[in-house]
Amino acid sequence: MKQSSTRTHAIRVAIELRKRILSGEFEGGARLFEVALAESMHVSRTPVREAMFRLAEEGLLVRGSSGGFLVRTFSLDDVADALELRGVLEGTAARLAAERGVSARELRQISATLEEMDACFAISPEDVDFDAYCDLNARFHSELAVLSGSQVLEREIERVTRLPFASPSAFLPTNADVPAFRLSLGPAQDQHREIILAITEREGARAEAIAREHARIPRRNLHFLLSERADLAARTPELALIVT
Amino acid sequence: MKQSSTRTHAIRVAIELRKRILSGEFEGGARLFEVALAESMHVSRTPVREAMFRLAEEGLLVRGSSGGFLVRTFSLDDVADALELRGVLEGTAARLAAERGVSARELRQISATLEEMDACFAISPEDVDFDAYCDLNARFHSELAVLSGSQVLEREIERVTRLPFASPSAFLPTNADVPAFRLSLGPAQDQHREIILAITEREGARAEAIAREHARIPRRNLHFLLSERADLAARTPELALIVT
DNA sequence: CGTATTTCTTGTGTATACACATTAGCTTAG
DNA sequence: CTAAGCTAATGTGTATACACAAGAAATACG
Repeated sequence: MKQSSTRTHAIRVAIELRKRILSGEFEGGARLFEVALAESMHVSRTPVREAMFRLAEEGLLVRGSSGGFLVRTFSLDDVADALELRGVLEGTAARLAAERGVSARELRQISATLEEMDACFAISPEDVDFDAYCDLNARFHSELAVLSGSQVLEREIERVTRLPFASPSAFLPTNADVPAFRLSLGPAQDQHREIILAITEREGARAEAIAREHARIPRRNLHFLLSERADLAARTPELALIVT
Repeated sequence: MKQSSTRTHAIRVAIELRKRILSGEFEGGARLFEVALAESMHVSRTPVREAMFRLAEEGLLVRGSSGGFLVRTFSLDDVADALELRGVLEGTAARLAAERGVSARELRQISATLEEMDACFAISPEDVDFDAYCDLNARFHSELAVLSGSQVLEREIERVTRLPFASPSAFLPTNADVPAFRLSLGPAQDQHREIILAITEREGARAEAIAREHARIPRRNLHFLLSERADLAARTPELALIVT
């Protein structure tokens, strides 16, 4: 058995299966059959099984009542709650960072990230490099979690963030064709800066409040998508596994 | 193969292994060998493997760099952070409950739990039924999570709470021989009542603040244990897997 | 015709054998 | 004597066969 590009079959199957689930290939609540998946991926049941355990750990699958795994169903309320949760956790990270203090080196690093983000739409206000911005945005939020100084918190933030619709870059337009979205980037970046400023000044409560509020932006974008641009909503990948 | 008292071998092994880990049988960071465990539990490697996946999901094990699982190490800071995290999450649950409103039935149910808790030390101020109180305390906190109306949040609270040192009843004395601990029960129950009152009055900020503060009690008890009663700390089961 | 029981199918749970990677210990060369 | 490379042992990754349980379909009986 050749092991192309990844260490184990189980990891490769997990990646492939995750992609398939997130693409909405399976109905919410659908049961995943080990044999069928094993055949379609040309491996035995063993690595498929392991992959399913991993995805259950990620929260994409749930255990069925009589064994086996089901695709987890998410409602729109779940999406909103997951974003609320991320806001609360990142708010806590920001507060702890402010209360406990951060090293000059950490501060320099996250500030550098901020400047790189600025560069993404500094060239031309009309033509923003969204892909780069999304990557940097993810990096910023990850670095913020580290600033908390709490590995427990860092771990939980990483967990919540792994759900695609709760990630920091959720409901940002990869295709920049919605002006209303583009406008939200400016205030978002402003909040990023103010969070770091508040942390620097040891203003825990303010840092927490801004980080919480910051996580409301994707919620607003989601709401806009649903109420005004149902056409786009249908093609938004984050919504593929949402059952209304 | 007989399946005594549980559905599958994997579940039984997971339970047994969890017990062993929590008892401190393994060093923190120790690698768990599938073959050895399989032999000691008289099953094959397969269910042992599955059990380890489950415990990794619970956060008791972590994957080693070159495959296999290690016992997760927790520092005292991790304990404090996990308790802080529970406070934040339960605070959010309380706030959401207040903001979104709760049904009369839910309110009656959790109030009934509160009264049952009162009964535990109402008989005699000196002789408290700790076991019953711990059970009811767990029930109260679980019901509070439900009040939030958010399954996502409920799930995460359940997750954090599964770590023994972050559970609602962590660092409560099972043997009631520490007067300082006994004294903390009164204020704790007071906070329980005020949280529910604040939720009833739709005072989200207050409900959140009290729930957060409430989670500082076990932290205080832990600190007391470590600084004043090192003798007891050595025999506290929650601390068995803490590496200083 | 409806219901209950039985059988058969299907899918997971478990054991086991084998392949491979990793590591530790040993040997050999510098 | 040290370092590098080889070899053997150990442990995980994977495939596969079999056992068993749950559910579906079919048949028999009321």
